[in-house]
Amino acid sequence: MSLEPLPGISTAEMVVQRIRDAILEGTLRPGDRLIEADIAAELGISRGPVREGIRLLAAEGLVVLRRNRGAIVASPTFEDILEVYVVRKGLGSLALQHAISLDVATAPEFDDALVLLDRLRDPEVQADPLLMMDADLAFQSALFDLSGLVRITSVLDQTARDIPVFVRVLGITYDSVDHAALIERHDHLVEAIRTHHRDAALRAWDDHIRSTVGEFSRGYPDAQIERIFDLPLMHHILDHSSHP
Amino acid sequence: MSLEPLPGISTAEMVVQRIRDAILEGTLRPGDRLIEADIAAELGISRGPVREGIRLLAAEGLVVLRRNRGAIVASPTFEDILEVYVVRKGLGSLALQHAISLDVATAPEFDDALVLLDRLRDPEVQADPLLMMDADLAFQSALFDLSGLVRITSVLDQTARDIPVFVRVLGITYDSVDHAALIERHDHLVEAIRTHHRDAALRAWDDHIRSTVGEFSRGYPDAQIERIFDLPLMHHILDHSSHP
DNA sequence: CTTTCGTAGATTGTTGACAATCTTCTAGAG
DNA sequence: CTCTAGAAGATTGTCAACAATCTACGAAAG
Repeated sequence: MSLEPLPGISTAEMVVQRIRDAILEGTLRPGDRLIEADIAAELGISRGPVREGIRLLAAEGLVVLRRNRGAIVASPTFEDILEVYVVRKGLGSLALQHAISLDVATAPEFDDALVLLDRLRDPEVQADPLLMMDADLAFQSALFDLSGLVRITSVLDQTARDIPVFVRVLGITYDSVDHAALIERHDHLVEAIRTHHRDAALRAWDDHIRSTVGEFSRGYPDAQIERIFDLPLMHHILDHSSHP
Repeated sequence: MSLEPLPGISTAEMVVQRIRDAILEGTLRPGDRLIEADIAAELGISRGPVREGIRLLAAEGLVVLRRNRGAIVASPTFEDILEVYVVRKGLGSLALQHAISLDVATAPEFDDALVLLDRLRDPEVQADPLLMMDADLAFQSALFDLSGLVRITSVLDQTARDIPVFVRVLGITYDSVDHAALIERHDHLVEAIRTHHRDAALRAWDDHIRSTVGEFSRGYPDAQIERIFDLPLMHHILDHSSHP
């Protein structure tokens, strides 16, 4: 008999959650100062755990520390979120390749990923863009975990935590997301992993990144995107049927 | 007139350095417990900064934290160091690509990298394997910085800090390193960046990773390396003249 | 009017003490 | 003899107070 490892959130992690939520909610905005004493008083705890939580947020890149001058909420730019996707594209490819080279379709963790994928089909989830994004990222994270590459998955998970905040701060909207196409791409990816088709999996992953970046990049200059991303025709490959 | 940003090491960072040095020196060995009060007493400071330093080391992966049970020095495996090189191969490729797509050969930072490369030619540096490794990693870091991709370079820098410790802990020796060949590969890389030859740069980087991993992998089973790294014939491509 | 200097207030960095949790050792039951 | 229960010690988690540093404001000099 084996049970779950009993999560139990540390006080510092509670601070992280509260501050992250405050940023997501709009209560805290880029450039706002995070004053340890004030936050401690608000949460009814002492400065120690608050300080620790702020350091954790700094490691995540969500806040910026300045020696002896406190922390401020980071001001991510559009280039920052593009860089996050560059990282996910690169490290995600590596993780998927390694997952495929292992015999991973028979592992119980593979089924966990499938369950998470099914969440994307839930109409209730599809109705809320934030829920949809969380479910999507959770599914991807489960796939990456299959690789067993802990350093790579930890970097990927960090980017996954950043994305909702960046989206909120930059005012990105996902109005026109095609849920059916998203799920179809993920089905392709799952099938490619199951059948050990490495090239097909990498193509499916590439498709996903391209269409995601293409989705929220509407209105931003193509030239800037291509310089960071060097994927030609970012916007115009949303129908993933053609591969030049 | 502009001066350096005045480094000034924080107390927590001093703790990080001291513990890292202790691991490098062999005073601290994998599995050893890090007791906050003891370390604080030894350094003549209080537990606060020590605690903060230990958390920083945990974020780096050098120590493992267990809730309410303190921290122990991590026990990296051979697969861990291979994973580090997988990350460096992947993210390094991305950084170099982006550096080339910018017009980076004219930037003053490019000359800084060249100065660091010259350090590898110093006989005094070549005499000490540890100095050689540090100089090599510093040069690579300077190249990555040219990309301007801060998230990617920060992950790469983290792996660079891990490598000397892993090498020490795993008892890896670099006895038979061919310094001339190493420098020649780096010269190729620099020249490819200068002349905007993207494919040549990526090939030079791939060469470097292959021969480095091949170097310290002697004696380890090829099968395991290939599973993680899926680079065929890892050991046998040390003469980088042939490209299949 | 602009700039420099100095002081008061605010905020972080550090410390030692207390509370909560874990580990170890011993005594006793089975 | 083995296993369990409990107490003592060790260690981490948290707290409030103090010291060091920075920021902002205003006065004085140019």
